[in-house]
Amino acid sequence: MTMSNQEPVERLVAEWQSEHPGLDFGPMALFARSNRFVSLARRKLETALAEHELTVGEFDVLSALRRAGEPFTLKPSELADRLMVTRAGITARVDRLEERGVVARRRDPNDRRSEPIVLTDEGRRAVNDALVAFLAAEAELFAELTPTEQTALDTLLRRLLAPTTHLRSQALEPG
Amino acid sequence: MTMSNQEPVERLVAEWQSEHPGLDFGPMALFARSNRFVSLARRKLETALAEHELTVGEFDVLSALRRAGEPFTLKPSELADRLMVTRAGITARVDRLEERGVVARRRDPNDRRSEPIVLTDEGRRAVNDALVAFLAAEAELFAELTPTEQTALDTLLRRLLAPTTHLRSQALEPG
DNA sequence: CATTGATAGTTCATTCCCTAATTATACACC
DNA sequence: GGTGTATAATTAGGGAATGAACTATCAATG
Repeated sequence: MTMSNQEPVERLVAEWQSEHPGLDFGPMALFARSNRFVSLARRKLETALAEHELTVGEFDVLSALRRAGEPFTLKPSELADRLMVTRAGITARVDRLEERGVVARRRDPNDRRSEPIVLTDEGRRAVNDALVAFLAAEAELFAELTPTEQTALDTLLRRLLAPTTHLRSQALEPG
Repeated sequence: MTMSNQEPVERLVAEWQSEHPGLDFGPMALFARSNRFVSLARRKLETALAEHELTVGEFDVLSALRRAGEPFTLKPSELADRLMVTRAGITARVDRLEERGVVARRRDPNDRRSEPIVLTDEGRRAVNDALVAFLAAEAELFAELTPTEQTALDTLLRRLLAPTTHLRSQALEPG
C-alpha cells in the first residue's frame, strides 16, 4: 500500500474510496491538499515572524499600515475590511500593538467616532525588518516550483477566487 | 487603477510594489491567494456542515472514524496524528461528541492507558448524511476549473507538499 | 431642531485551539 | 522483581478570534 506517512492525503482518499467506491473524492483531495499546504505555510510564516516577536495577525496590521504609504494611517474599519477580520478582532490587535508602542490611535477632527491608527517610527522599523524575513519565508514556500509553474498556480488560484465562484456568497459582516 | 474590490490581493501587491519597487512580491501574491482561497473555502464548508449541526473539527473526527472502516474505532493518538491536531484538542472534541452520543469511549483490554473511540450507530448516520453535503460543497469550490485544470492544480499542490520542501521542518509534537 | 436610523468602535461572553504539567500505565534492564 | 524511562490521555491555563450587545457620534428628514 502506497500510504506513505509523508502524504496523509493519499491515505485519506484511499480510505474513503474503499468505504464508498461509488463517489468522487477528487475535489476532496484538492481541498485537503490546499488546506494542508496553507496550514503548514502559516506555521512556517509564524516561526519566521516569531523571531521578530510578531504574530501573523500583528504583522498583517503593521504591514497594512506600512503599505498604505505616508502618513501610514488607516481606520480600524479599513483594517478590518482589508484583513478580513472583524472589527472586534482589530480592536484587540491594535490594543496589543499600541501597548508595545508600534502603533498609536489618533483623532479624526472631521468625525469623532473614528480613531485612525498610525504606525509609529518604531513600528515602521519593526515592520521593515520583519518584511525581509517574511518575504524570504514566502519565497521558500514556493521554491519547489519553477517560475512557469508558479505562474500556472497563480492563474489557477485567480480562477478559483473569481467573483463568479460560489465562494463569495458569504460576505464578511454584510451589515 | 484596476484595484477592484473583488480581488484584494491585487491591491495588496500593488501597494507593496509602489512602496518597495525593488522587491519581488510574486511569492507573496501566491501565498495570499492560497490563503484567501482556503479561508473562504473553510467558511463555505462550515456553513454546509452547520446545517447538520457539526463543526469542521467535529466532522473531521467522525469522518476519520467512519473511513477507518469496521469497527469504526481509532485511538485518540491516532486521531491526533491524522487530523494534525494536538491530543488535547482531540480530548476536547471527543468530549463534545461523546456528550452528543455520536461517539463513545471504549476500553482497550491490552493497554489500559488507551481509550479507543468508537462511532455509535447514530454517529454513523450523522456522518453519512453530512458527508453528502460536504462533498457537494467541496465540488463547488473547484467547479470553476475544468477537469484538466483540476489535475494540474493537484500536481502543483503535490509538488508543494513534497517531503523535500522546507515546509515539513516543523513537526507536530516532535516529542 | 428633534427624532430616527445608520455608522465607528469597543466591550463582553463564548468558542476553539495550543502548550505545559499531571496522572496512569506499560516496558526494559539491571 | 524494582527502578527508571517512555507512552496515552487528560487537565489547567492562556491566547486569539468571533458574534452580539452597547456607547458615542453623525446625518437625514419632518
